[in-house]
Parts: sequence; structure tokens; C-alpha cells
Amino acid sequence: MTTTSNETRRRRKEARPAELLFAALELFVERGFAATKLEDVASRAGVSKGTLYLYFDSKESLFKAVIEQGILPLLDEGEQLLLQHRDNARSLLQEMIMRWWQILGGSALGGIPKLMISEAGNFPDVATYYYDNVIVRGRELMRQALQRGVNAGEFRPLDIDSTIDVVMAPVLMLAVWRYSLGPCGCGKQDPQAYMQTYLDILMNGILNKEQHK
Amino acid sequence: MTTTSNETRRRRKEARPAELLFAALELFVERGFAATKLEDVASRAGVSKGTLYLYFDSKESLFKAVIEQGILPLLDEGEQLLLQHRDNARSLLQEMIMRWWQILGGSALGGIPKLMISEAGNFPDVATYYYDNVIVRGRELMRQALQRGVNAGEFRPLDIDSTIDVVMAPVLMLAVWRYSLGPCGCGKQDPQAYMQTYLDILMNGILNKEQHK
DNA sequence: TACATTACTGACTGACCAGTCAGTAACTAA
DNA sequence: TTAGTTACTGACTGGTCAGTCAGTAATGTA
Repeated sequence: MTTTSNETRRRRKEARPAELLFAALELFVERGFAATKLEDVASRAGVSKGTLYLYFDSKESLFKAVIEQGILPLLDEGEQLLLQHRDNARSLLQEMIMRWWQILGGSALGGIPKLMISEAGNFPDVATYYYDNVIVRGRELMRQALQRGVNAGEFRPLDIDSTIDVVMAPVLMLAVWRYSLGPCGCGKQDPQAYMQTYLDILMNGILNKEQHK
Repeated sequence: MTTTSNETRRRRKEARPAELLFAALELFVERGFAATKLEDVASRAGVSKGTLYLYFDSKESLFKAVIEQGILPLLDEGEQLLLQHRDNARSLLQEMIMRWWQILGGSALGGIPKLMISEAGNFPDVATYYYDNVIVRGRELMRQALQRGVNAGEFRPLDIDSTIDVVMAPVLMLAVWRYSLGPCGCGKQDPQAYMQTYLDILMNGILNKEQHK
């Protein structure tokens, strides 16, 4: 081995934090927090372990940063969508769900729900942060979409609070799956069909029967 | 400290394995595999670490045993239900889902899905075992209930394969939640209402419109 | 009561890894 | 070109924990 790196050492103060966070996210999601070695995080980001400690105080603070950086952009987009949308509630809800899935399914951010689920017990304060800043905010978006539909008579009368969680569960489950049993050759057969079926059942389940098809 | 245990040492060869498995399940679910110390598992089971090694070869084999012992009884019951049930498909499906939730929600077994999700990446062979013996078998139960409904005209024509996963997701999510963010004071407000709403939306979503209410 | 068997114990070891810090080399300003 | 600054490195340390094993005590048997 003793590969003398042909890539010469560089100083890139600005890029390091983001690169380290991305590497950490990938490894935390893949292996879990406790089983991830900081040496591996550093080398995946192309630096040494010492460098990691220039930018983060400890393994735990790296974890916190991963969570905090990772999810804020996601919600901003949802809030945009809600404000701009002027079509009926059905298409708003449908679009929110699909957009949400595209983001979760299409980037490493999709691993965050799995990571948070796995580690919440070991980091109660991060869990609380996540709850207050992600879950509550996400639920609020969903609440408004559902409420709009119920008010307009598009949706049946619903117990909004519990409906929010029921509606979100299948999307979350799909994202979680992707990073857990998915890679073991036992994925859901077809995410596309899954989402299709889900939306079909959901819409049939909550739309008012007045206007059919 | 030096607490001289007033409870005198006992020899209970038969009871140890089950007690160790139960303690291990609780701690693995609570903290994750890597973050769980075998010393803690042993002491929760009321024995020393050495004793644990009389019954299990290694930490990994303990993990495997936890998974293997934990889920088989669950499926047996589901298969019973499917065979005995002679009512309509709607009530069969409803009963399967509720019974499933009762078991997951009412015993420590409910933590197994969370545990498997968290650790699948680190134990591909256990994940494969779990997939083949739990997920495939569980899906088969669900498939038969759904197929029965579609054949009888009770349910709309459905893409059964994807419907299976969509139907299961909300129950799994509820179980997972209970052992992740649930304990951080941010639980789903009311599991009862959640299941109620879920069944309501699901049934409205898949029942044929011919027979209403 | 004495001896044999074995379930059980816990101090010990070696590997592993988070976190440190003295040293190195990339960049900068003169 | 040189001297000064600082981003970066990696060998090292101290603590932790999976796994071991020589010893202890509970039970069985005579």
C-alpha cells in the first residue's frame, strides 16, 4: 500500500465543514452514530481526523450539526409551495406529498428520518430540537393543506390532528426503508408504484363523495 | 457502594436465556446495538457478564437470537386469524391490523421493527433472515386478506403488491415512533385516535363504492 | 458429612477509538 | 525570497468494552 497521495494537500477552509457534514451524514445513516468512526468520516471527506476537530468540537456536536444543517432547507420549500399554491386542496396535498418524496428519495437527506429514529433515545436534546423545528413545522404545513380541503368541502370532515400523522407515515416509511432493509436486496419492489397506490388510496379515503372522478 | 447483595446467588440454568434475551431486546431497542454494553444487559438480567457468555457466543449472536426469538410467535397468530376468519374481508383486514397493533404496541416486541431498521445495515445476514422470515411472511398474510376482498368485490381493484406495503406503513410507523421520538415527550398525541383515523381513511380508500355505510 | 459437579462470578487483557497536540506544509504579505 | 500565519496532519494517550478464565459457591450424590 503506502500510497503516496498524488493529490497534493490543499487548504480549503470554507469547503471543509460542508464536506465533513456530508460525509458524516452518509456514515451515520449507514452505520449508526456509535458504530461510525470519526477517522472514517474524515477520510471520506478527504482530510485527517485532526482537521475534523478544527471544525467540530466533538463527535456529538458533529451529530447535532448534521441534523441541524440537513433539514432546514427542506421545510422552506414546503412553506413556499403552500403560499404559492392557488389550485384546489387536492392538488396541493398531492403536490406536497410528491415533492416531499422527491427530496427525501433523491438526496442523502432522506436518511435523516432514519438517523433521527435510531438515535433519538441517545440524544434527547437533539430529538427535542428535531421535534420542535422539523416535525412540528412539517405537521403545520400538512395541517393547513388538510384544513383548506375540509373548509372547502373537498375533503370529508377529518380529525385533522391524527390525519396529519397518518398521511405522513407511508412517505416516511418509504424513506426509512431505503436506508435500512432496502440495501439488503429486499427493497420495496417499486417506489413509483408504491407512491401511486398510496396517493390513490389516500385520495379515495379523504375526498368528499359528492364530486367523483 | 459495595452493596452486599442480600439476594443470594441462585442457579437457574433454564430461565437465563429468556431473561437475557429480554434484557438485551430492551437495551438494544433503547440504545442501539453498538451503544449497548453487555455488562448492562447482564446486570439487567440479574447475572454477571461471564454468565451471559455461558449462553451466547458473542454480542452478535445475542443480537441474532433476539431477532429470531422475538418475532416468530407474532406471525403464527396472524396465520391463525387468517384461517379461522369466516366473516367478510373488511372485518378480516380490520381485525388483522388491530391485532397486529395490539401486539406491537403492548409488548416489548414492538421495538423489533425499530431495532431491525436501525441495525440492518450492520448485519446484512440478519436483515436477510428477517426479510425472508418476517416481512415476506407478513406480506403474504396481508396479500391474502386483500386478495379475498378484491375477489369478493368488497374492495376496489388494487395493485396488491404495492397496497400491502402502503397498508402496513402506518402501523409500523406508529410502533417505531413509540421507541424513538415517543419517549422524548413528543409522542403522537393519541395512538387510539391515530388507529381510528387510519382505519377510517384506509377503508374509505379501498372499499368498493357500491355498498356504502 | 464429604466429595463431585457445574452454574455462576468478576478481575483481567487486548483491541479499538475519541480526542490531543507538536510538528509540517500551504499560502500570504513584505 | 523570506518571514509570518494558519490550515492541516498523524502519532500518541487514556478510557472503554468485548471476550476470557481461574476461582467460588450452589446443588446433587454417597
